[in-house]
Amino acid sequence: MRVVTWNVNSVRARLPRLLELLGAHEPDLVCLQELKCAEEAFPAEALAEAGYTAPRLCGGRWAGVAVLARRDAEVDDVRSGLPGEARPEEARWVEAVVDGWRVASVYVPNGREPASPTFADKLVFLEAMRERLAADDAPDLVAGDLNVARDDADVWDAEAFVGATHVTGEERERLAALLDTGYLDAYRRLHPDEPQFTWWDYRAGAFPRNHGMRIDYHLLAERHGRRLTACGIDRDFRKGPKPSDHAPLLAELDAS
DNA sequence: ATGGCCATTTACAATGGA
Repeated sequence: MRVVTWNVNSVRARLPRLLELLGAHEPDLVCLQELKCAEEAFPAEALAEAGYTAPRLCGGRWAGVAVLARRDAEVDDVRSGLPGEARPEEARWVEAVVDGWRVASVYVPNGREPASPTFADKLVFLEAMRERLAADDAPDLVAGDLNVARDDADVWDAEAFVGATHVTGEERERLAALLDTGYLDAYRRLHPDEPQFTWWDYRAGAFPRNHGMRIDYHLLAERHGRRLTACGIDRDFRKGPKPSDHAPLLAELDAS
């Protein structure tokens, strides 16, 4: 099984690149974040023509999340929203059972500045995620943009982030607490010493300089850990026409 | 050395992103 997570920064603006990704990688599941469109504007027909159904939660002009599944997959128990989150109208969590696998697509709030109210909402969101991941019916896989760099190795220059969000102890402690409920960080599990990023600012030539951060994750339930055979970032989708500022993160899972 | 972007909105400036 091939699973992708990708913050597309507008599913409509990124539709050509998304269709390119579906054709290039033929994934079984794609967790999307930052749809940035209203429900009526979601490109469901184009995705259906590409062979995918898309349980989703649209939030209007911001956020929005989806789980793309193959048209012939069995999709059950779609749940929108994360119990306990501060602002459910922001559309940051959707999960579904696809062929028996419970998968969640998540877009954690950015937080902007550590002293801001949105930062407090971000911490609440991460705490609510921990509750969800500790539940009896917790997802097999949680994939998305967590907006936290797990370690200093996950940013291009730790000194450049002093005082900034994404690297604070408060955020990292809560990310660690997610993993402690019984999940592994798929990329880091398979590549313990290889710095790689999933996001690069559009500005300042950040991508060619590789000034990035690793903030997108596949969190896989530990009980499935031995199925994980590959995990990598396709940087080609950060290049070319109209790229997202995030690159897709791919994982390969054996059937059993 | 510094700074450089992009997407959205009943748009033409402001907001959010990270």
